[in-house]
Amino acid sequence: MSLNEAFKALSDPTRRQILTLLKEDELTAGEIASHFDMQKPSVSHHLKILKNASLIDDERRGQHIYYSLNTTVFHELMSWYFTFTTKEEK
Amino acid sequence: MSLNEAFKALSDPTRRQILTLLKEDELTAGEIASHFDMQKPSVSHHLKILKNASLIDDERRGQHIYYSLNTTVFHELMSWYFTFTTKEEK
DNA sequence: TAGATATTTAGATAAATGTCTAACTATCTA
DNA sequence: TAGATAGTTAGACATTTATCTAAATATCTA
Repeated sequence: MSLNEAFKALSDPTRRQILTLLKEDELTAGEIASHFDMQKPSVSHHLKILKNASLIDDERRGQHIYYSLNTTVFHELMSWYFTFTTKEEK
Repeated sequence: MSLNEAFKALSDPTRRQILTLLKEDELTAGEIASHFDMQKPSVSHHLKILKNASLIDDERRGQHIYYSLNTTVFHELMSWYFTFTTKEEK
């Protein structure tokens, strides 16, 4: 597993907005789509990219598919950034 | 200034590698280019994108242009990630 | 000031990306 | 089981992106 997919996934504003929505609570694909001025297949495409990057999880319950944050990769990304903000001493 | 440029800049592996190189110390454009199997104009293009995202600074000294990390935006990005890794209580 | 070195800018091109519509799959319910 | 609802997949298309070569700009030095 590489962070490369995560960095690419995070480069799109719509996808970051989806993640922000999921911070509050899990949401169905339709609920997520309703927040955007965009067709459902486009949102579905973004969800797929976020899922491939392991930034979100999905779970079908009946007719709905619920999406939720997977914070594991967020922690890994934090670690990556941390190495840049910490000044090393010689 | 928006983080959007920074997120896009960080989506490319070459650019992240450039940042990693600059973690150690400032480098000239030529020194940076020598680390990649890529023509100089391509590296120059990546440097421009990193600079527009305020992730790096540049400074000419004679014939050379020195590039160095600007950690301000890294801190802002860390803050962004932090809101995802911190579980809020109701 | 001419030539060498360092770097960027300009313009072309192929590949990747985001969006759309149409069609398909899955589930529920009357 | 037929129709409705939720969501994805497929395929087309326009835009963006990463790379290249050639040319331009900036600085140094003999």
